[in-house]
Amino acid sequence: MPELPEVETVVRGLRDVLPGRSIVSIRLGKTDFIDDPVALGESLPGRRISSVERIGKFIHLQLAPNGSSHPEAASHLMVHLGMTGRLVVRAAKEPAPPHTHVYFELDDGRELRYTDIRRFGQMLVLPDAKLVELRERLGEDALNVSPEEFRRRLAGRRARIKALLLDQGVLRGVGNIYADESLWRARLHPARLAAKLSVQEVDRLRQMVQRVLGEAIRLRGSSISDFVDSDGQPGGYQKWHRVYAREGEPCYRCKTRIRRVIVAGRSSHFCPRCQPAPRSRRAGRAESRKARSRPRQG
DNA sequence: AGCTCTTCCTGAAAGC
DNA sequence: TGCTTTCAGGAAGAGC
Repeated sequence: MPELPEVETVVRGLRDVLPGRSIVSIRLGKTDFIDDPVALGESLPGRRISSVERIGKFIHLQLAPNGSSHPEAASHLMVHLGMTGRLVVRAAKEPAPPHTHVYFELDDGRELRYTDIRRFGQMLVLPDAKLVELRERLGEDALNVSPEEFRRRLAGRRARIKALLLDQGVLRGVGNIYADESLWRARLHPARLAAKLSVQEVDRLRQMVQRVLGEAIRLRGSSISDFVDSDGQPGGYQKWHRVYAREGEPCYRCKTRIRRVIVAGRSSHFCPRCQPAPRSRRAGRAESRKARSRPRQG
């Protein structure tokens, strides 16, 4: 699933080819993931793409002002890849894969194509003011958040650390894979309450989040099911996953079998030895009861 | 405030 | 073998 490193990889690829190009025309397939398909179809043809940026997990295409622009004019195209979204540039004559729902014809004979099997993605066109609103409801970028800001955002929160890592209003860019990978490296159980983490633990977590994200960007993201970059190439970071999708396999540090539990409604992978469970009465009992009733041969 | 459940969607994999 | 059920998950909304 595309998280910060995957989106960053796509953005870097698009940045090589899109700025300066104009959108000639648009063709739409299914549109239920587009907030306003009519506005998209009407406001984009003829516009020039001036820049490509990442905002959390959103891809942001800035459109150069056209002659009659007023403050309400859509000048930003936002794309969220959801679970299975792909944004790829191809020669227009090349056949498109199934589930391709948006075709942006470019002025150089190529097409920017959006393909999304499950259509959990999002596509929206926004005027300046709405872009500001979107930015405001997202937290600090996970890659750049300072130690002080990270501490401040977790301070006093009674939620589980896993839930907060996934909350885009707290920190933007982290999803399920990189949350689990960061927590394993920081040796923190996903169900720990943020308010009960020590300053050292919070700082360590921030370091590990940024280290994991940085390494994943270097390897051009993780390809678990559908992710490819803007050239259609898979990433390589899945080879370095330490817990994600490794239930029952030995921990890379201590050989204990990796476990998977649901925390914050998400499957969470962790090492029960390196990442000790919090000492809360109910959770603690439920954990040990489960462990006893599920013996595994070793 | 924060948790769980539900919804959206499809294809892979498990179950029968 | 082949059909049916289950599961995965980003994000938002409902209800507790």
